[in-house]
Amino acid sequence: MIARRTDGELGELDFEEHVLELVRTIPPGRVATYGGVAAALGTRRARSVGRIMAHCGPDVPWWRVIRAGGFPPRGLEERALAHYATEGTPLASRGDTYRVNLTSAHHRF
DNA sequence: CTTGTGACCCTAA
DNA sequence: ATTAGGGCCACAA
Repeated sequence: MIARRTDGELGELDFEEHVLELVRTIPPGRVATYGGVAAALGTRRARSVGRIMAHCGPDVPWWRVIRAGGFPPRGLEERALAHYATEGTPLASRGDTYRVNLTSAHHRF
């Protein structure tokens, strides 16, 4: 059971727990968006999800959480790409950049 | 206390 | 395609 505040909102620690739990349910080869994870938890806290991904442990598949347009997190394009390659995540390459094909790879919670 | 900063999102020009 | 402006909010300075 996860504790809640008296005001009904999730405490920061619980929010983080939920985010990590949710992200771990995303199957290989599929992705979710920061906003999508936030929305699945009933909030618009996309930034908070990003912040949590930035500090999460090695047991969390952070590369399966991407930006709304299908782009991987800024600055981690190469590292994410390695994972997409091994997982067979559908990509659309455009010269020096690429994006995940959300139409086919987007995971709905 | 106030500001600036993010692995962000949305809509409207 | 790009910019602008608002939302969102923990955290560091």
